Amino acid sequence: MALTIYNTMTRKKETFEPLHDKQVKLYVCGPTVYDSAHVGHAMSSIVFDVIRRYLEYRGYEVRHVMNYTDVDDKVILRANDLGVDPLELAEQYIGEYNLLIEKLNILPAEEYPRVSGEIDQIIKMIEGLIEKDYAYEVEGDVFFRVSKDEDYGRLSRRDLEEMRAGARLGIDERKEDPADFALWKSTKAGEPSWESPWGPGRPGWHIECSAMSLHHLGEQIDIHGGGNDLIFPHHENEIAQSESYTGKRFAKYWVHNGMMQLSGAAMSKSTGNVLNVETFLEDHDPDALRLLVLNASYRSPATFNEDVVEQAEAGLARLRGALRDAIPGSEADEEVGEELAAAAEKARQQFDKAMDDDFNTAGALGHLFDLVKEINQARSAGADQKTLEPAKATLIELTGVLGLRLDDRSQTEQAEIGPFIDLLLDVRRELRDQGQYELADSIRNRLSELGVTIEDSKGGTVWHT
RNA sequence: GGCGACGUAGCCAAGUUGGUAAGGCAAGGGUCUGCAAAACCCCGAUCACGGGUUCGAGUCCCGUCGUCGCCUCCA
Repeated sequence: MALTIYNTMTRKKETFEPLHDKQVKLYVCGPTVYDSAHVGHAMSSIVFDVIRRYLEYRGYEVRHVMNYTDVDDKVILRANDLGVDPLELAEQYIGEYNLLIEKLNILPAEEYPRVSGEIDQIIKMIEGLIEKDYAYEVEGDVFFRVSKDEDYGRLSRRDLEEMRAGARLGIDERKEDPADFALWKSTKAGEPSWESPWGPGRPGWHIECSAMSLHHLGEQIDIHGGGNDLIFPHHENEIAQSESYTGKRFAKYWVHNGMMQLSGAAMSKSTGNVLNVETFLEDHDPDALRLLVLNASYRSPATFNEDVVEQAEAGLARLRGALRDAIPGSEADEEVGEELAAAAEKARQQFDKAMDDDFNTAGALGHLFDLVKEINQARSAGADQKTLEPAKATLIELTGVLGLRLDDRSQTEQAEIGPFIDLLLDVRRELRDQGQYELADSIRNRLSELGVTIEDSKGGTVWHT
C-alpha cells in the first residue's frame, strides 16, 4: 500500500514519494503574530502535526519548519496602537503560541524561524531576483516582475489577464504591472527597518517564506503546507520567487487545510469572528479540539460550535473508557484474547489504509472506535486485565499517531491518592452491605465532585479520575 | 462578476477505480445495578432537487437551488 496525498498543485491525490528516500522536508506557514491564536490556527497546527506524526509512524524522518511572521503591516499597526515596540509585541505572541503548541500536544518543529532573524537571507534572495531580472527597484521599493514568470497563477489557477482586469483601485502607479508584488518596502516613520542595498526598509510578506524555506530546508522541499486561504496570493508568490531564484521546482506537494467555520463563516481576525484557543482551553480538554478536527476531512471547512465540542468530548470519553480496568474478579480467557488480538490487528490495517488515503483521519477514527467496541465487549464478557492489555496497547499506539493522549492520567497522582480512595471505597462497601445507601451515595457524590468517578460491578468497585 | 469547494440520518461525519450507505454524539427500548455511572444488546438515512449515461450511481455528465472559501491582510 502506498501513501497518497492530495496535491493542490495538480488537484489530485498523488502517490507520496519524497525527494530523498525516507527523508521528508515539511514547511508550514505559521501565523502572523499580532494577536492571540484562535481555534482556526489550532486546527491548522493539529492537521500538520497529524500529517507529521503519520509520516513518522510510516518510517519517514521529518524535518519540520514553521515560521513566525513578526515583521508585517498588521504587527506594526497593532504595536503602534498600543504604543509598544512591534518586535516586542510579536515576541510576546510568539511566546503564547509556543505555549499553545505544547498544550495542544503538537510535536515541536525543528526550527521556528522569524522574519526579523532572516533579513540577510531575504536581502540576498531579492538581490538574486533583481540580478536575474525577475525583480526591479523603484525609489527604495523592490517589486517582483510577474510578467517574467510564465507559470504565475498555476497553483491558484488564476489567469494573469483577469487578475489585472480585476485589480482594485489604489494600485501603486510605480509598479510595471498591477499584479507585481512587493519584495522590499522602503521604511516609513514608526516602522522597524533594516539597511539594504535599496536603502532602509523591511521585507514584503511573501519573500520571507521563500527565504526561510531555502535557508532551513534547501532549494527543494517535499511538502509545503498552510491554510487554503494562503493559496493566493501567498503561496503563488512564494512559488514565483523561489522557482525564479533557484530555477528548480520549489515544493513537490502543496497541502492545504480547510477553514474552521464559526457560526457558519470562516474564523477570521479581520471580521472578529474568532474564538481564542486559550479561551477554549479554559473549560475544554485540548484533545477534544483535536478529536473535533480529526473527525472530519482536513481539506474541508470544519464545523465548530457548542454541539460539536460536546460531541467531541463525549467521543473522547468513550476512547478513554476503553482503557478502563477489567472487571474485578475476571479471569484470563485465551479464546477471547485471540479474538481481541485479531481485532486489534484488523484495526491497525484499516487505520493504516485510511490514513494512507490522504490522511483520512475520520475514517481511521471509525476503525479505532470499532476496536473500542471489541475491547469493551471482551471486558463485559469477563476478560481479565492481561487479556485486554495487547488490544489496549494497540489503541493507545494508534490514537497516539493521531496525537491523542488517552493514557494521560498521571501515574504519580494515581499512586498518591490511590490508597485513600481505596480506603473510602472499603468504608462505602461496608455501608452498602449494611444497606446504608444514603451515606454510601454521599461518598460517591463527594468523590465525583472531586473528579473521581466510581463504578460498581459484580466483582467490586473501580474508580478513575 | 471571476475561480474553486461542498450539500449523506436530529447533530458531526467516512465513503478515489460506479454494484444495494463506516464511525461518533444525541434520542428511544432492554440487560446489569440497591440506585447510579460505565459497558453490552436492539433501534434510524437511498445520499439537496431535476434530468442523463449505465444492467446498475451517493460515487460519472448536465441543469436548478443552497452553503462556504479565495479574488485585499488572514491558518
